[in-house]
Amino acid sequence: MINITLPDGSVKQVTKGNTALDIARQISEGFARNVLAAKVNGKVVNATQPIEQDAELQLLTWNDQEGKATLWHSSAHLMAEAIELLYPSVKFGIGPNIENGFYYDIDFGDYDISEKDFPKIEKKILELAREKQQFVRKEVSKADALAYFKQKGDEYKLELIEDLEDGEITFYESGHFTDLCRGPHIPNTGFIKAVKLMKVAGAYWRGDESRKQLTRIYGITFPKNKELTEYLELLEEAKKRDHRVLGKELELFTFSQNVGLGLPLWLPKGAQLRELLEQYLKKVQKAAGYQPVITPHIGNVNLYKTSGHYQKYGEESFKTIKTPVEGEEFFLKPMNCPHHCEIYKSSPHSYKELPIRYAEFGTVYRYEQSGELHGLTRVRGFTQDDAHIFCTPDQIKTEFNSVIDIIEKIFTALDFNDVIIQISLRDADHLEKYIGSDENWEKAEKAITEVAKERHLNTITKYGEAAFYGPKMDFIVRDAIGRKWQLGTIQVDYNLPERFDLAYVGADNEKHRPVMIHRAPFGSMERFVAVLIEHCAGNFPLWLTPTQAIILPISEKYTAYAKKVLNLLTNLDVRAEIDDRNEKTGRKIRDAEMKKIPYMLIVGEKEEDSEAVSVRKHKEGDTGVMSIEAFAEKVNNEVNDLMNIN
RNA sequence: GCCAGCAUAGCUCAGUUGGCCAGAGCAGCUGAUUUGUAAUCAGCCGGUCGGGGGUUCGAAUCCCUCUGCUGGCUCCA
Repeated sequence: MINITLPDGSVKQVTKGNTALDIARQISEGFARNVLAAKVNGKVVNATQPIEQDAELQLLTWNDQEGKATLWHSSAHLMAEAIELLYPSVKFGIGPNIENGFYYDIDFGDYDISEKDFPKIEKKILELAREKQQFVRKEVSKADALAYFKQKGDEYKLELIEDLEDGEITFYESGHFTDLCRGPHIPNTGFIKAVKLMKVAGAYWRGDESRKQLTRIYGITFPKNKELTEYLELLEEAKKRDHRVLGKELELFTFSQNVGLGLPLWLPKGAQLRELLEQYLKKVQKAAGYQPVITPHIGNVNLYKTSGHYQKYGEESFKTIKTPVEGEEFFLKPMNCPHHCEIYKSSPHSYKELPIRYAEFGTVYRYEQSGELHGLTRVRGFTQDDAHIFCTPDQIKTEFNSVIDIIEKIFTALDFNDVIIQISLRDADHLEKYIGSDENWEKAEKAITEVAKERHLNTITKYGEAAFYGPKMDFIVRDAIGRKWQLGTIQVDYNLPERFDLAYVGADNEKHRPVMIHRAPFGSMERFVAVLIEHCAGNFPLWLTPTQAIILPISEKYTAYAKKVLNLLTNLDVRAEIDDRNEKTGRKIRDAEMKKIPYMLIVGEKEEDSEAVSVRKHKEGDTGVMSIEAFAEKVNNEVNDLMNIN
């Protein structure tokens, strides 16, 4: 007998060699039917694997993320089996589970697979699922593994096996399909009850642009049909939040082929919203000791040769601008930092002045690959809420902390609570990608990790994600359909001060090198507004919404009074407009509701007589009559409450 | 840049196996109505069916090509 400790702390005595599934059956038959995998001593394994000694055991079902992951991983195998039966000449790359479902990278040879093939494949998958095929684990030697895929003619698997150690290679066999796989898997394919193939996409083999492109098929499966329906409904809902859809509906921004790809045009309402965000940040920054600076959109190409940006990105950027002077070239600025370095250099600095914080809403231009452009989140011309802090090495931590304060303040004010904080460090295997001395890199990386630790930030660390000049801390937020976008960023940089030969005179009367911190709490105004739109589904907080109130006169008889109300509200700092169309009140209300305007002010005979407005709140309805001044005060109080979050 | 799909009026979409002057709703304009908490009625305007080339007696529909958009891949200072 062995002792099995369950998550609730209870200990169960079972016969040695029992599987997790056996133990589940002892708890209840019904429960056992939902067990997809098991976690033994913290490691996810097959539920069918015998347990040979005392262990902690967690039975994983669809309610556990790891249970879902196991089902989806097995689903990738099942899809591969279905595809191999339908298209026998295919070769397989890799087929992992992902956040929502799974994919398999497949070489279809000459066959052009498209979404038209999906129904056929889905049908086959369900057919095979109903066979309740067992997933059988097999340990194989490297030689046997290579021999198997050699006779099968699958060069991708061969390449994967080459990188593996003999003795650690396992195959999984289910039905007619055998795959190189570490596992674990669900007990049998019968758990898969609903399947939806989502999309086909090209994907380079091993993520390498220079290698062959395979066809990636994304899919998702569920243990119940109802769950699939719910998932698809969720996706439909998310689509309505898409900032490209709302941006059009709410008249915030547009694009024009005549202007160019990835070059957004801000409409009056969008510009209004963006200006309010900028004003808010300017206020916060002023209080934090930032000084505004302004620099031009272009700079001499030599400036970017000094900074290193030209060598790194010049070839894949907008080409330089030539002038009538032979040999003179200008570069559209891709970054504001070189300009700010020159501002720093315009006068000598004492340690007493530091830190110096230059802030600028600087518009930059980057030639992003055409396939990468996406609404406002990935564009070719955008405005960074940029600032560069020049400080002594001793001041890094304090400054870094005060930047995090600003970012947290903004994210709180806008109710962004699902934020991933990522620390991006160098990739130790490719140090040639980075500029600057090892010593400086280590200092900078240490500063960031220490601050994160001291503040108890919930961070993830990614190696190889650093900028080429320094490590960074990024604040990442999800959009409506779960895609992740980097918003705020803080980067420590020892390199530009070196390249620009920046200096300050220390207390010892010697010259010292300052450290630079690049930081942008919003990241880019374009991307931030995009994510904001999706975050609040177009229902902007009162302090940001372009139109706070719309005045709806009952009939044309009351237009004069409506105008009077508008004047008063405007003078009292309320952003209002009038709907004086010759329409019925119900209609005007409906339109205002759809435009997501927070307050509707209905005015007719009653209101005109008493110098009042009837207040209807968006999504809530009639809230009663109040005087114009009282309404303005209410709005202003609400705005101040929202903006003064500490 | 690569793979796949899509492109019909300002917007959302119909348009059968190629076949009468290409349709609807919304928006816009004009008129009637003078409206009280989510759509008043009527009329009008609006499209070289993304651009170019081809097949055909005949193309929105089939083929080629370019451009743009969408979803991925790669990239993201």
